[in-house]
Amino acid sequence: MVDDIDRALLARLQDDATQSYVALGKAVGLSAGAAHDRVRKLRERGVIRRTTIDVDPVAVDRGVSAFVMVDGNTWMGDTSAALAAIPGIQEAHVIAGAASLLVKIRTATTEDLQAVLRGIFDIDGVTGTQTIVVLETFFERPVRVLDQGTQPAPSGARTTP
Amino acid sequence: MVDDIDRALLARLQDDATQSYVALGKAVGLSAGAAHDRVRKLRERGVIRRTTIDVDPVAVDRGVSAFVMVDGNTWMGDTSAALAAIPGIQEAHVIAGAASLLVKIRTATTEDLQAVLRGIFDIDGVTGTQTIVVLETFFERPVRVLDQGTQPAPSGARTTP
DNA sequence: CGTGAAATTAAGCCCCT
DNA sequence: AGGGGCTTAATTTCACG
Repeated sequence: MVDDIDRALLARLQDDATQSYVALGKAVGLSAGAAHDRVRKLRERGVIRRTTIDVDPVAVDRGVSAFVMVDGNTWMGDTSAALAAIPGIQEAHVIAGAASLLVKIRTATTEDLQAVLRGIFDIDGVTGTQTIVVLETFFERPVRVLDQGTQPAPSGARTTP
Repeated sequence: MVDDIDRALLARLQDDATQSYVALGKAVGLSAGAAHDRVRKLRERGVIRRTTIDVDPVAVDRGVSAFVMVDGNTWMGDTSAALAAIPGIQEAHVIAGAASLLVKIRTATTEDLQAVLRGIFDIDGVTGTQTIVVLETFFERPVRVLDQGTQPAPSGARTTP
């Protein structure tokens, strides 16, 4: 379930989802139809959740990033929905350790960041927060689908030229 | 630079980048050609960095997530490249606060997580790490391009039908 | 708006089980 | 024998000048 060819297709599509199925098939040693079939099945199975665009955060006024550790009883009400209702929040995770939640935020300004923090504080069960402001982002990249224990083909799959 | 129509286009494409320019144009009150033009310019300007797919991490053996606070002199050598060379690392940020770096990790198992942590420790200047394991992810979503101080059009922008 | 390319569907073949 | 996956071919839609 998700073999090496699927992984190769996923990696190619992560890099550029606009390329044709002809190019995609050629890259993994398949016909366009077969490549199309595999991609369709990957979508149906939910392996590919959606095809989307990567937007530059700065260009759309989201240049300020921060992480917030949230303390409190977050088992109670629907904390997930409460967090999701705040637009500036990009990610929310339940964590093991000192705090109980870790939240990733993106806003235009530090003032907007303040507003988001107030919003978090107003959620039922939240007793405290600790904010980590991002000064510079080295990189943010998609989930790696190759190099998983198995050796990746070094220079492209060569099957039937 | 990036007006309301552009934002609407970006939002639509974030949700589904496979839709046709006909549908895209109709959604924002533009002809297919005009929509195509705008999207092309957004790509050229780097606002749209790339078109990609969202892959289910569990399906490709990346079910374990963790955040790591890294201590040390990370101004020295090329810390960014050293971190990028470790496949399990998805994000790396320079932060303000107790630690100097915050790193997001995705691996198949906790053993692989251990290996990544060892890799981080081996980087020049790193003196310590503190790991936060994710128990459950509420959500991870793309950067919001709407609702930015300005009121979003409630039912689609209507310009020139 | 037209042209040409690409997505998508259908039919048939081969291989593996 | 059966089924899944690939190829080839035909149709329709869409990208793009």
